[in-house]
Amino acid sequence: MIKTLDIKQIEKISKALGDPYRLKIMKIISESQSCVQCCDVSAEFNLAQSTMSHHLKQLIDADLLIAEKEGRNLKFVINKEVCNAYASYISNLSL
Amino acid sequence: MIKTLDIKQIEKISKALGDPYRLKIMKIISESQSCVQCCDVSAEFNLAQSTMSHHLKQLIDADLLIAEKEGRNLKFVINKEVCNAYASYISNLSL
DNA sequence: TAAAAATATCGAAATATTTCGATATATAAA
DNA sequence: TTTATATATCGAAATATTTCGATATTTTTA
Repeated sequence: MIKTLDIKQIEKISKALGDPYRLKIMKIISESQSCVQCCDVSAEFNLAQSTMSHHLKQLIDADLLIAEKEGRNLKFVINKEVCNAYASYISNLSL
Repeated sequence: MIKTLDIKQIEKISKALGDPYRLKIMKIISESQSCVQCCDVSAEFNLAQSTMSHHLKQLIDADLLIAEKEGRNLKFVINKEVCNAYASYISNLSL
């Protein structure tokens, strides 16, 4: 059963995905086998640490990423349920 | 065979979908049986005509809508191929 | 306990988006 | 051919987002 997202959630997710850095972050995390750490993601970009933190926060707030604090590190995985619910909403637009 | 979108397209589509009016426009058009006219869409919103025109343009530029000029009217349909390609990109993030 | 490392928060500057009213253009109707 | 209708474009104001450096917080290591 696919989770149902309300329109505000859809908007928030779309906004979160509407940025090249955040799309790249999603890609990096989705392509990694296991959890990815915040500092590993940051290393891929030429952005201030505070900027990265801000981008990651938006993806987390949109529920696209699940973050888990592990000591002083932060680890991420893709929120599959939400990604699929969002994808499902979009493809239902074309029924 | 599902169309493949590049990352710039994905970004543009996400941006286009990251607005409550534009999401509602997509919904209205997707729920109508046939083509929808620009002025019919506009009538649903309390926005200036130029603003509606701007929102519609973004959806068209992102290839989410296909517009066809019919006399002085403009008619829309959902671009199913692009919607599905976008949805497919998103769900592939969670493989 | 002090220093280092990872992340978050704050405030400000730069940039982008949204919205409007005014006006332009193109087509249809009188 | 004049007038009305539908849509597009322009320029400006209001608002939101992005980015940074500085600093705070939390946890680990020396």
